[in-house]
Amino acid sequence: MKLFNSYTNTIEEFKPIEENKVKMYVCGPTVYDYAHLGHARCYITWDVLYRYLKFKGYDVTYCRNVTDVDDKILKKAEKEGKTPEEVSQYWYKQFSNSMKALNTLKPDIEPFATKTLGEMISIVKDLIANGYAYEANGDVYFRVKKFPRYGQLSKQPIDQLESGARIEVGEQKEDPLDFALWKKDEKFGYNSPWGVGRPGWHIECSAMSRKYLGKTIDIHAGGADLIFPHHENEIAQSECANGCKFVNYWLHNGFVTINKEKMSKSLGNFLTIDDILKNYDANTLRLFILTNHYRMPVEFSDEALSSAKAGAKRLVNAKQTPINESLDITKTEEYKAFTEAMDEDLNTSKALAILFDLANRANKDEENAYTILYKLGTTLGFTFEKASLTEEELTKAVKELSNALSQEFDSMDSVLKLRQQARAEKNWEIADKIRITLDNMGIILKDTKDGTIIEKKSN
RNA sequence: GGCGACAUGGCCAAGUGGUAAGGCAGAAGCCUGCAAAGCUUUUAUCCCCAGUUCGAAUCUGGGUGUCGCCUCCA
Repeated sequence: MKLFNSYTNTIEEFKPIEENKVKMYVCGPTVYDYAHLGHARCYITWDVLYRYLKFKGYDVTYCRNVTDVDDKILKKAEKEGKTPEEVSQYWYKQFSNSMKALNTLKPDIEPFATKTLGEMISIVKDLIANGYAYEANGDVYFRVKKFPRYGQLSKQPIDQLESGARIEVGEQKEDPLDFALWKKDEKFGYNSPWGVGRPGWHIECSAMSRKYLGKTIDIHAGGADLIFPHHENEIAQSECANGCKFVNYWLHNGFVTINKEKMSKSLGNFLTIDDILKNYDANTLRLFILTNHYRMPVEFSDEALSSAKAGAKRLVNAKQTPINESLDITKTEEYKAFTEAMDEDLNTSKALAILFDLANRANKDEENAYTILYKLGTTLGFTFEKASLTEEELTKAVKELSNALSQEFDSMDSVLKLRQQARAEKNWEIADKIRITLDNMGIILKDTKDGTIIEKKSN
């Protein structure tokens, strides 16, 4: 399989360090606020990579950190009169719920920065010892100029970076380019050889990656906005501390834009995942994202989401037959076409065309079409399970119908029986009244060749 | 200013040298009490100019336009 490596700026053949094993790290959220559509795109994209690698038979270890020590968390804690832990715990829970709602798989490891401080301190110590870092008044900085490859990932000439770099008030950097590994913080800090302080953001990922996946890993992924300075700094720290290559494949996803502008917290033009999920379901959002190649920008609009909604419905509405477990899907042509597409730097758009074709063929009763659709579709993270009505909803609906028809029903079955009878007698008034009443409650009634079915309306 | 992308039908989008996947929307037909779903058919010459080539959306050069990174940011 081939993947675009941001470090070399080329599409490369993917070869894991250990045969059949993949160690991947994705920069996770800083938990202090709602996750928005941009995060959704990022985590759905890498969820698909994770699923696909497993589908191909790799033994994948997926690590996605949680940044729970950060200025923004502290600010929020102060503002709300809570402890930083309370803030980060609350938002971590929100984030997890959103990820679950999006049907993303849980990473194998989800480390918290505050639980990895020992590893961070150890890396910083090593960097000071070998001259790549220095302590200044309780802060510790990395000597960027000592790392000749600095700027490789972001393709920034060092002199250009230099002209933009600043020294903030109170900082005692030797060079404006240097970045903080450790920051003095007597109020919220942790003990360290340099006094009470907090780790810099970049060192967190270097430490968590090393602790849980090792010094050299296969894949490190994240949003393209992390390339500089975050990933650039991670490379510098890790490679100087470990004396070996940090990451073999750097993968970056493009942004979600709105009105042609990047959606971001700082611009304030974001929609939260929770907001989107009020109107559109997880399949819809996933289709919206996977229609585009992961490195291209995706423009958000209601029109685009509605279009994706109709498309997702088409996949889920495909005629479902029992899954044929004895089918060796790897022998099918669709598998071949699907993996060819996905192997080409995750060409999800092309892969989707195969799914739509399968849906069409399933509707024409082609044998195994649904089985293949289901297996390939779930590899992209789609769900095919129809939302079933809860007992409560059914009871409520039966009651509502009893009122509407001025007749007591004891179950939905008896309602449907009555409707069948009404249809047979061409009593369309009653038949339609039942359907309309259900529709008003968010329940769809369909007359099919195989009988009448009711379904929950999805978002 | 430095660096990196992108520009394909009404909308989204695949396609990296041989005459344009797929989805949405639209139209027609079938099915159907109606509805929903489904099935069939149907809509393009690829931002502009020049060049390379037997042949280019696809390569080269030059435009134009849009976006991103260079500061926290997925």
